Amino acid sequence: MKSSDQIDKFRPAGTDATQNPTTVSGGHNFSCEGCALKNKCSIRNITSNKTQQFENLITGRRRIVRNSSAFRKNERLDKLYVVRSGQFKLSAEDCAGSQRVLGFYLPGDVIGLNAIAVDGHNYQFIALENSEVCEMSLANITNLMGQEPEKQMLFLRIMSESLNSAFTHSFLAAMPLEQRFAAFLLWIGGKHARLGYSDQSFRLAMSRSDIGSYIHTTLASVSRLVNKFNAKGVVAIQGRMVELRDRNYLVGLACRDEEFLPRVV
Amino acid sequence: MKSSDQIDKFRPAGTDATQNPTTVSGGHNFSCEGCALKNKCSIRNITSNKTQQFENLITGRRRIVRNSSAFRKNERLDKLYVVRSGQFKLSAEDCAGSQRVLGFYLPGDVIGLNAIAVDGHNYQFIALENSEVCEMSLANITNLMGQEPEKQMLFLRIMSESLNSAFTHSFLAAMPLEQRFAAFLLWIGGKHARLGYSDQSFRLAMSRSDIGSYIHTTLASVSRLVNKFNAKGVVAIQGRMVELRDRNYLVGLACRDEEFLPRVV
DNA sequence: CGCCGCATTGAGAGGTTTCAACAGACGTGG
DNA sequence: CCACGTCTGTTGAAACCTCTCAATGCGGCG
Repeated sequence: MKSSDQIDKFRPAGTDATQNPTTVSGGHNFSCEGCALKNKCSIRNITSNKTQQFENLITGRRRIVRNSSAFRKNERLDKLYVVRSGQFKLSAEDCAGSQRVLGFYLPGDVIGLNAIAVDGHNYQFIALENSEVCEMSLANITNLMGQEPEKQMLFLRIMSESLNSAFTHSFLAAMPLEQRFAAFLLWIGGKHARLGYSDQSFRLAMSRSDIGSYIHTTLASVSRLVNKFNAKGVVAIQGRMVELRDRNYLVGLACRDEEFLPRVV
Repeated sequence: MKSSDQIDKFRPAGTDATQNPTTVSGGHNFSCEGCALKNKCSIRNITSNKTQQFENLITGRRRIVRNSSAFRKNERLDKLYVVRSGQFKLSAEDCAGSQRVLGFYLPGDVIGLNAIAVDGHNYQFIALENSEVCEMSLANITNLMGQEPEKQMLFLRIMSESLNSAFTHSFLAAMPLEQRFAAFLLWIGGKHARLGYSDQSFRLAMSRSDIGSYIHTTLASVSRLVNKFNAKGVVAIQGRMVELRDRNYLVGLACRDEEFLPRVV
């Protein structure tokens, strides 16, 4: 039903999707040691330890096909996911029935933290392309935290970082449209850089509509922004392919002195 | 230097500000048992326990005078505060040097969670009136979590709730201005209700300018919104005194079916 | 009394949204 | 293989909303 020829662009380099096809929970070979994301994953410091004891923090892997949701609506969470390949958007339904995008999640990002507390939420993590996640049981995490106190702070930091990300998104909301778009481009570029890819040239996994929703504007306005930035020569965007040509200009626009604007995690 | 005739409106009923003036850390009489907020405080489930052992989770109290900040800028946090009386705004400086309000915190709310993760943030929690906070050391919290595993989830839930609050704020950003203001009024009303006060009639601790910043608009626009809502008769707002006359209308405006809009914590 | 911070109000300018038509890519099915 | 529908993205023009700038009012405090 859904197209699935989408390339797993973010599959950790060195692994082969077709070679190790599914492994949907069951086996215990979910070692983080062999993972190409090892040094880029947000839970790297939690799973890496001398005693192999908690290597099984990752209890399985799941494939999430494009356009489907990682969790069910209103699901009280007993597990978290770490994005292994692909990308996700966090979206929530408003009263009019349309979806609002609250965030994008790339490989190494934890998804599901917000669902720990919620009774009757309507958030959804939707795969923007065919994706894969590593599954962590929340019970395992709390066990680990109990037994290795130094891991507690690591996990709290991850949650706190999520909080800061959300604040940053709120913060962007008050800026003029151009600045929001520039900030978005820089943010996603930064994400790519941290994953070891070029931050100058990359492919967007999300639609114009998703971008518009995320930066609080409309599909049409995003299209016009792309035009404007292309015309200025500061970017070269064709369809979903992005090239950032004048990073300094964008930084100036977004006011991201790295000092003033809350850090975009 | 600062005016201080502001009434401690939110001082827990039954306690007397003048009678027990400062107690700025030192003593150990910070029992939550006697606190009038006991059943309304977000950390109630964490401090309440059979063994008195962790009664000293609260290590002190601090007075924060109006317009001053609870934490220093860029301060890496080794402690958290719970608002005991008064109100705070969370604000961050943008590139132009002006402050953007990201949230308001009332008695029972935890402040400082975002600072756990941050190196070089520029968030500030500023007291909107003379306020008092209970101080918790982060080390004590992690100790507690290590020794009483069931407390772990409680704390994670508090953090997760903060995350959801931030998402909700982002979510509001995409709504039309009137809806954002209606949502703000309902939210602050709900806060009052949960503290045992009327959600129909209350006094705002924040300025028009702060409200404007929070709902991503200007002081002038807030003033016009107040006018419009007053004219419709759905509210009666004079200065900082608020009376919500037609809650259903506001709910309809904000689309808060309590089902669709992410819960406003 | 006068200053200062906060709030109200007005009118014009400007930016965004809306609505709509159109174009291109893609997959399906004939 | 081509036609078609759908999804996505582009573009235009008009309407609307919100901001900006500025003048004015109000109240507390020195």
